[in-house]
Amino acid sequence: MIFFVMYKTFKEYNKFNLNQWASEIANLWKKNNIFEKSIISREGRNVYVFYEGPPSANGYPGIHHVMVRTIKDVFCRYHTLKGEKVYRKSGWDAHGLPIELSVEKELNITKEDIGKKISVEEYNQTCLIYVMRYTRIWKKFTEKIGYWIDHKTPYMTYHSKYIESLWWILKQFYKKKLLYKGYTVQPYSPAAGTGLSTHELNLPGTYKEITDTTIVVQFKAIKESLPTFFKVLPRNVYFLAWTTTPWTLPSNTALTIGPYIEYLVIDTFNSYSFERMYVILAKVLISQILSDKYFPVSDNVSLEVFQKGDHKIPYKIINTFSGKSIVGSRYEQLLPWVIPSERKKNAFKVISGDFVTTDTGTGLVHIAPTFGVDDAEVAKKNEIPPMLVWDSVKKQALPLVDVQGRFIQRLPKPFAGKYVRNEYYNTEKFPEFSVDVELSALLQKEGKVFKIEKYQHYYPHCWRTDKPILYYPLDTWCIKTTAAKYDMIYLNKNIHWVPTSTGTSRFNHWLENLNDWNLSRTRYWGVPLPIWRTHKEERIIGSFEELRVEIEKSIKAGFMKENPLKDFVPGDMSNENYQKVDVHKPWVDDIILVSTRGTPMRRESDLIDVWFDSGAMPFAQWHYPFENKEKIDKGKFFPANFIAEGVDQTRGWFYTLHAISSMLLKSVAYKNVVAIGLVLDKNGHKMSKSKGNTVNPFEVLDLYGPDATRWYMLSKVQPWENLKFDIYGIDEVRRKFFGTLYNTYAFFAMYANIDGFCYKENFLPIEERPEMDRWVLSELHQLIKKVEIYYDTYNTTRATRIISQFVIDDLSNWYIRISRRRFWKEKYSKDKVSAYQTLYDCLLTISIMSSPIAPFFSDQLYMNLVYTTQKSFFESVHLAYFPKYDEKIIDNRIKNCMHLAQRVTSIVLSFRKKKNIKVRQPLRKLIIFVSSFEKEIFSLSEIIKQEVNVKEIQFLTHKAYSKFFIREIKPNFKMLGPRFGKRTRIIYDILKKFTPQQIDHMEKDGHSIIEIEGLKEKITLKEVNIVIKTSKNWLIASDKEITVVLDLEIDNVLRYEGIARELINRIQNIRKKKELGITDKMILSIGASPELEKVIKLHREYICEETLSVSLSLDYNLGDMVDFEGETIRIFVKKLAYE
RNA sequence: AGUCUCGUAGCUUAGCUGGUAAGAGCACUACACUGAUAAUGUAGAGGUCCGUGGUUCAAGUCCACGCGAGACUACCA
Repeated sequence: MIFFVMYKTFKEYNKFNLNQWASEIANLWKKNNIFEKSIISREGRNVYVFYEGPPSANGYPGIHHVMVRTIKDVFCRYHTLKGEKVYRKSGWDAHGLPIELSVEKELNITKEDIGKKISVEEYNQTCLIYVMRYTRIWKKFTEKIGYWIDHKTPYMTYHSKYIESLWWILKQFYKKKLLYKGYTVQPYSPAAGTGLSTHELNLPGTYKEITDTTIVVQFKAIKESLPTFFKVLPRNVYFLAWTTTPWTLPSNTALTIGPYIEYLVIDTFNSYSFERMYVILAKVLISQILSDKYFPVSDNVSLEVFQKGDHKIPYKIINTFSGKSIVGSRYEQLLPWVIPSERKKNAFKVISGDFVTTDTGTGLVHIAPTFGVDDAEVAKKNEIPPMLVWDSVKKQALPLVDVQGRFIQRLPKPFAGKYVRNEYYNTEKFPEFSVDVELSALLQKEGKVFKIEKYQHYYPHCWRTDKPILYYPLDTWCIKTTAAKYDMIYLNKNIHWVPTSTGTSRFNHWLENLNDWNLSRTRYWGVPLPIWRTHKEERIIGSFEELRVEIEKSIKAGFMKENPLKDFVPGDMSNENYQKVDVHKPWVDDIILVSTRGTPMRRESDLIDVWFDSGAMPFAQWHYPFENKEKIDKGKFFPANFIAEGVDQTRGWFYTLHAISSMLLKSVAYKNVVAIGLVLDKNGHKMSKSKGNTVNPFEVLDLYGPDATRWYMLSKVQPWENLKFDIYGIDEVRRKFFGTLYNTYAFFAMYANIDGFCYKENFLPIEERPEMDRWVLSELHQLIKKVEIYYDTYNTTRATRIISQFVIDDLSNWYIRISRRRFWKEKYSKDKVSAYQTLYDCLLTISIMSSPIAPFFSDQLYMNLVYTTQKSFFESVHLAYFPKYDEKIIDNRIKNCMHLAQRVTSIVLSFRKKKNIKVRQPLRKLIIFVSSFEKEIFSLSEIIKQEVNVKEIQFLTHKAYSKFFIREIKPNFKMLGPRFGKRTRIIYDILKKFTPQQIDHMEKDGHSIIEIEGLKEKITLKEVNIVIKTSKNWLIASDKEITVVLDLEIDNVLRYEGIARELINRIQNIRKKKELGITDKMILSIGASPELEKVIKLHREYICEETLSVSLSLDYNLGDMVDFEGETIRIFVKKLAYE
């Protein structure tokens, strides 16, 4: 049994405080478990699955998190309103480099110190404590912004259960042959001694412009391997290749050409050694390579007569051929210092690669498989060996550069032991000439250089050491995502992306250019790879149970003394049981398994990329498949209906989710995804700590409260657009939308309480209500219809704007303004009940529709309304259901008429302004010309009368008074354009010059014949619009099809009434000043000039009625002195004491 | 460097499938209205719709190129 607080009257407030409302509501939610109820109450309904992208708990939340979390919250709440069950589990990304680095900074240690100054165990413990600290802050933040998510049973990526699921998934991949160990080239920082993730490479400021020494190198072709044509050439043939990293040249093992690129053989000279020779390069690059120093010739003579010292070198094109034809050709090793340890015979070949372009360089790409990602790939495909040499000490083949970034000792002087980039030397100790320069000089001396120049380009730098990174071959475990590429592309077509372009372009493009996923991370705080290996055998562990069994075998073999998992009970899914296991480093490294041959197997020491952690959350959050199997298998919690994160997650979480689900189950992981735009500062710059333009979300929330902040963010831009965050905008939202809505409620509450309205009366049929009510209800239902569409299409901007427009313009500034008297003046009549019911329904509907975005405010509003009427209500707005619109209530005729009335009002008010006649001064007559009559317009004339203060309104058609107005013809281009084509312009000119008589005739005949270019053309009335031109005369004004004429003559009767109303206004002000209650009666006395006395006598009753005066006397000795129309009068007011 | 998104008044923006002197809000100025108003109304000022070409009878809207901003991707040698 639930007990609710019931209110006898509608709650009224002295002051409006959004913040206070929010904190009160937050407490109520907690106290009454509203969030839990919002899920339980939907038991048995459709399930709407939402996945929470786990935030990395390594720092304070920023203002953009408000945006992201609000959007997630909005759609979950919306779907709850629609009656769906929206369970959402929170989650935390507890592992990963960012956390490790923060901890290192806090402890003031580096990676190298781990295991030395601090034990791995202690280190990981510190990471865990660090994470816990921030999850607390995040929870507080989440509550503060009103983001509803289940914090009681969050998924944590470091939990044993979570890790077990990850291991299981990896094992599945292994079984599917999607997991392999490979020697792959990775970004690597020699200075830091560690590989870098793509995430790290994309930190701001990583790519810097640097200037490198680049050379175009000559690789001497082995003629016999070339096509027959070359064999007859009398001199040496060279392949030209360009490189920005000369230090990779000793590691060269191949050259790549584009198979469909056209190449040339050219007869010319080397510009340094003046050797006459043949060079091969791409046709389109000839002008870039053979620039300034060279000039083309077509005869042999110029070549023959050339001698050293001539300032220009001749060249002659000998032949053209396509890249394909030289594939397989061989060349002499450029720097024959060492040879590859394997497959030597395959080295120094020309191969084909589709990545070769002719934008820069020579069209031939130098390949060093050890130091380039593309290089390694193309070499592998073509069975070209990498330049690795056998190290007898380490007993393995190593590249020519060591892990510190130095050339190995095996190379000749002066290169041996030198850092390949000068940046790697400490401070001032670097040599005068870098390896690049020295090597270029050497090659030049040997006549192997065609050209040397400086080149500026962007190159990634290690964000920790600020030094250029190296691409270096590392031993890593990879997931063969490329094998699932087409599945992923296909499955992506079933995902609804918001905005579409992110999915169809950006994400799809990314999928089409997929690389395998490098899983290995040489770190400490993360999920260990569950792989044990010998040289010949490897075993992957997919569960703790399996590990326990394997350890038992190992104990038998004598490799381990006892089973650290002995207390773990297989099959017992209790948390207590799982708390007995913590497989993090270093624990897991102590486990030695036994191979089938009886030899020890040791664990691969790396961790898994954290992105794998979060990408596996659909499964791991449920400890799948060990528990909750049906949640996934029966599709109850998979795939998600909805996820949302920042656009930056497209290649991050959105991708890892997609990849894992595609490979594991050939299914999408989510059906709808919103890629949320970024939050920039108010000038459109990215927020960053270094720029100092970040915004503290806690401060913003303290200042303006969550509702205004949320509303502001979602109304300013579409969820997927970048938001330029300006705190002033929140204040504006608070003032305008929330202020107005509050005032509307306050107005309602005040009068409803006076009249004792509690919605006890039966619901009045719409057709029995006055036009004004029918109009606002029509607008309301149209609003419901649109808002629903906008929510369904994730268009929060449109939704908020249209709600706000309804509240401010329609409800507050028009409906209430016009209807004020109905609430104030009359007795408790049917009309009044209609007004109350109408306003109540509007407010109630607004509270529900805006509740997803402004959850606190709208709940307070909702409760204030329903707890008093006790009519079909729920404990909270968040347990209510989205309103249903009624097409029958939407009335376009009344809408149009009201629009007309509003326009007329606007025109008349502008007349008054121009003539400086106050609205309080009544005027006699208003004539409105309309093109056609609508019944409703007559009933609305009362509204216009009241609003613009005129005594009489007359409606007439245009035709009746046409002779008084200047009329003009406007062509209907949509009809004339297609008919006349180029002649449209001429017709326009002719029609513009039509005289009033011609227009009259046309109107009478229904058409007009005009002559263009000698041809007679019939223009019908449908093809033009006849409009009344705005007259300069202040009396008349028109707005599109309506025209308004105002009688400005003020006689004494009108003038006196005006004065009376003016007087009432002053008296009301005094009442207010003297703090009389709104219903207090009073005694009134006025002292004024004889003329004013005459007015007072004439309008005595009116004045008394309006000011609730029981008596009105004329006395010049009492009351306040008030300036009134140039004279000083006295007004005395005394509250009547009640019994 | 490539890919994607975007560019409308000082600021934030609306402008549907091209239809003809470009609409709002904020801020500014002046005046008004108000017994719900931290609101509102009226008027004023403020625009080469980023630029240049093109398609079309007609371009803010479509196309191409350029410029600028942002994101993503990237040692493409």
